[in-house]
Amino acid sequence: MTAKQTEKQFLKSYNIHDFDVPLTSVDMAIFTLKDEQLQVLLVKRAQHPALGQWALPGGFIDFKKDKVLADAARRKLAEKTGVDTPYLEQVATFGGADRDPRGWSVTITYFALIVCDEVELSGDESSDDVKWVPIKDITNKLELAFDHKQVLAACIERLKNKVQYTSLPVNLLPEEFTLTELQQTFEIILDKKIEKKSFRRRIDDADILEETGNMKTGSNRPAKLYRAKPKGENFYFTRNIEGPR
Amino acid sequence: MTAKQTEKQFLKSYNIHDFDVPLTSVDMAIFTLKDEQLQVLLVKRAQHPALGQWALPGGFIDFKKDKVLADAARRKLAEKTGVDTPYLEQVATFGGADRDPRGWSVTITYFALIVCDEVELSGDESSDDVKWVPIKDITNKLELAFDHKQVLAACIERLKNKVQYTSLPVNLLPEEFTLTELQQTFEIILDKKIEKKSFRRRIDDADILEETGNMKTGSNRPAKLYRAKPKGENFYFTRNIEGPR
DNA sequence: TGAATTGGTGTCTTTAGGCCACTAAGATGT
DNA sequence: ACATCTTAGTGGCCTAAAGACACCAATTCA
Repeated sequence: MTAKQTEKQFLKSYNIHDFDVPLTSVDMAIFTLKDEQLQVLLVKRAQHPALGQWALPGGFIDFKKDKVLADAARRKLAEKTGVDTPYLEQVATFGGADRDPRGWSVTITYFALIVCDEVELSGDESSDDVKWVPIKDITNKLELAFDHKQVLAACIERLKNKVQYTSLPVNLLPEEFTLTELQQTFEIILDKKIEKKSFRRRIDDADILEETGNMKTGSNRPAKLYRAKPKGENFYFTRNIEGPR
Repeated sequence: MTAKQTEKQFLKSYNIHDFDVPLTSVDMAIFTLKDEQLQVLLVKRAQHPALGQWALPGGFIDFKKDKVLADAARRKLAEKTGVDTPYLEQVATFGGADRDPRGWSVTITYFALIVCDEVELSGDESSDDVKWVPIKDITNKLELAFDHKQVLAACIERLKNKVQYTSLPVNLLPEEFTLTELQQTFEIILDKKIEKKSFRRRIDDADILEETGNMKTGSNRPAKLYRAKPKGENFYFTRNIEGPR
């Protein structure tokens, strides 16, 4: 019995392959703003199972390269997009006996927000194609591998919810941006109009941006350019954004 | 190469033990209200590793009994407490190379809210002791196995956050309760006083409770007893509870 | 029977967001 | 050159929901 062993003896004789273990992977919804739409990156599976089907990018934990879970997510993100400092957030973990034909499986799901023009898409051995899909096109028609539609739905829901009471959309914009651009980003994600004055007052009171001193010109009156204040962290409002009554 | 196989052939030759797989478990913070305090259930580990140390209850997925992840959490909860209809919510998944001496490991963490007097504590083979600990006593002095202190901290943080904008505390009370009892539950979790009228207005506007018709007597003026309205789901306020200014 | 205690309400203030009209400054067309 | 259009940005009033606090109501207990 275990009670008589020391921990050292126990560990010496321990072999994980003596046990039932679920297949464990990390998948992610990588969001970006492109053509004035919120889009998500999908990859075409280059391997069994679900070969040839579109899926969320993801893969297995690399015991050598990944020290913690988020490392695996960041590694996958960098492999697919070349981006290495995204906003990254764990959304949920899905697991079950039937979601993957290989057996009991678990997927830890993250979402990332990245700036579109920092991306260099790269197919690699594990996927022979990669594409951006507007989330408006994630409908019943579109099929995804495994339970990825449900997984993606959870990511989209989390993003939309959080945009109601945080400053998350800042992470979808380049270093410098105008308040109108920021407002449009909120509007695109929430899929509703926001009143200009209310929006600007809200952002102003939060004190999360600073003027860069530069102006964006070209469209009639020039607009002040802002950047996120260095402290950086995501701001939490105490009240949800409401939109028109 | 995989590309030439059918999926059927691939699955036939697939053996998960040919791969690096992390140790995957489900752990949970089981919260209850006891002696006017928020308390969490800890178990003393009866097996290696970390034998004899206090830890969050948890265990491995049982491929036979568990169809999906939450089943494993519910099963563990029932084993320890006998409670089978808790409020259950997934909090986060922690994974890393160093958190368990057996190797790369992953734990999917849930928290549960249960009513204290529905509990029948039961030690079983995997733990020779079980106890309730007030979360105020979860300090630097207290040691927990693995990274469970961090895990528990995440659960407590999630609970506290969510209580600011939901009706979660209803799940810590028995079927019938007074508004004062509900308010006290909020106050205990948030660790601050709430103004009575504001609180009652908020609950009333949310329209989530109904009078049972019974009264609670014994302490001076009798108080109306309420129950959660049948639709049940957790209510989301659009604004955080604020407490004294 | 009256003070103490706990349940429950009326109503004023404060806060943050909605609404909408207005000014500011550059682009465009004749 | 100058009127008009468009987008940037602000002033100011209104409203919803929460805080503050005084007050009334119903019971226990001395």
